[in-house]
Amino acid sequence: MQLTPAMQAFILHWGEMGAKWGTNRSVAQIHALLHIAPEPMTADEICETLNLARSNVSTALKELQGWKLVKASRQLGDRRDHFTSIRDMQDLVDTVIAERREREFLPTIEALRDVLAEAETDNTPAPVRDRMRETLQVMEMFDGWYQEVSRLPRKVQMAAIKLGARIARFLPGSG
Amino acid sequence: MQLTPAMQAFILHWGEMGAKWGTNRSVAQIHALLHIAPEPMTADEICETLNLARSNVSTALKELQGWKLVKASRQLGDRRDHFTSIRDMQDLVDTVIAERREREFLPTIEALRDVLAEAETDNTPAPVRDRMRETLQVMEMFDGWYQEVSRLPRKVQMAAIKLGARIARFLPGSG
DNA sequence: CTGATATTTCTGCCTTTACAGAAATTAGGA
DNA sequence: TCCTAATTTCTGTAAAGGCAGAAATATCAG
Repeated sequence: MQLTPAMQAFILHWGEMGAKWGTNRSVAQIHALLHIAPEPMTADEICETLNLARSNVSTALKELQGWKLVKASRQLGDRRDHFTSIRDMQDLVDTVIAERREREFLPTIEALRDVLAEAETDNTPAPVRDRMRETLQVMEMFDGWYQEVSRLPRKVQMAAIKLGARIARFLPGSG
Repeated sequence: MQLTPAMQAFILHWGEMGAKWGTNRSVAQIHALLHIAPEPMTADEICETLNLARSNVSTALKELQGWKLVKASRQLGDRRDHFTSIRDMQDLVDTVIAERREREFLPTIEALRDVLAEAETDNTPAPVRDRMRETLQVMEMFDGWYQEVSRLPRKVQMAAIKLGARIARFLPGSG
C-alpha cells in the first residue's frame, strides 16, 4: 500500500497520541493505518507499509485484537489473515471506553473497596478514610451513569448529546 | 507522616493506574498521597513518606503543578512550600479532562485539519480522505459537546447525570 | 555581605520497554 | 506422510524513561 504524505502524517500523529495514552507507538500506528485503509490488510502488507518487523506487527495485532479494535478475517483461497479495524467511529469510541472500564476502572473500584475495608481496622485516620470513601463514591457514581447511558440506543445517545449542548446555550455560564 | 497499610495500598494502586494512563508512577503516587493527606505537606515530608529522592519529588511536584492538580502555598514564618492537591473530586476530574483536552485533544484536532488540507492536494484516495474527515467530525462533535456542558454550573451537570440515568432505566436496552 | 536552608537542574546508572531476526509452531496442499 | 507458506513465540540488542545523588541556584536571617 502506498502512503501519501497526508496518510503518513495521520499515522505518525496517531502514533504519538497513542504513546501519550498508554499504548505503544507501533500499536497505535498500525491501528491508524487500518483505521483509514479502505480494504482489509495482511500482516505482511502492514509490515512493508510501516517498515516494522514482522514479529512486531504480529504482537501489535494480537494486542489490538485483545482490545477488540481489530478483527481478523479470511478470504477464500487465501490462507493469510486479513485485518480490519472497527469502521464506525462511534463504535470505536464505545469500544475503547468499555475496554478501559473493564480492565482499569472496575478493578480500581474493586481495589478501593478493599482498601476501605482495611482502613476500618488498621486505624487509618478518620479524615483519610473519608477522603477515600468520597473518592470511591464519585467513581461509583460515574460508573453507574456510564452503565445506564451505554445501554441506550445509539440514536438516543446522540439526541441527548445534542440536547445537552442546546440546553447549555440557554443557561448562564461558569462551570 | 505515618502510612497505615490501607493508605499504602491506596497509594500503590493509584500509582499503577497512573502508569497505565501516561503519567509516571512517582507522580501518581505523590498525587495519591496529597489527595488523601488532610494537611498540606512539604517536599521533604513527601520524600520520607514515600521513600523517593528529593530531586524526584521536586520534578514530580512541578509536573503536578503543571497539570494544575497541585498547588503550593506558604505559611507565615516558614519558608518551605507546602503542597496540597485539589480537594474536591469533581474539580479533580474536571481539571484532568480540561488539561488533557488542552494539550492532547485540541492539538490532534488541529493536526487533523492540516492533514485533511494536505490530503486534498497530494492525491490521497477519496475513501481515505473521507475516513479522515469522519474521524475529525466525530472529534469535533465531542469537543463541541464538552465545551458547552463544561460551561454549565456544577449543580446542573449533576442533575443532568442523574436525569440521564433515570431516563435510561425507562428505555429498552441494547446500545 | 555572609552563612544557612530550600529548591531546582544536571548527570549518570539502572530498569523497563520496543523491536529485529531466528527458531518454533500451526495450517494447508500434494 | 512430507513439503511449503503463514504466523507466533523466543532471544538478544537498542532506545527510552525513571530516579538517586551531586552540583547549582534561589531565598531569607543576621
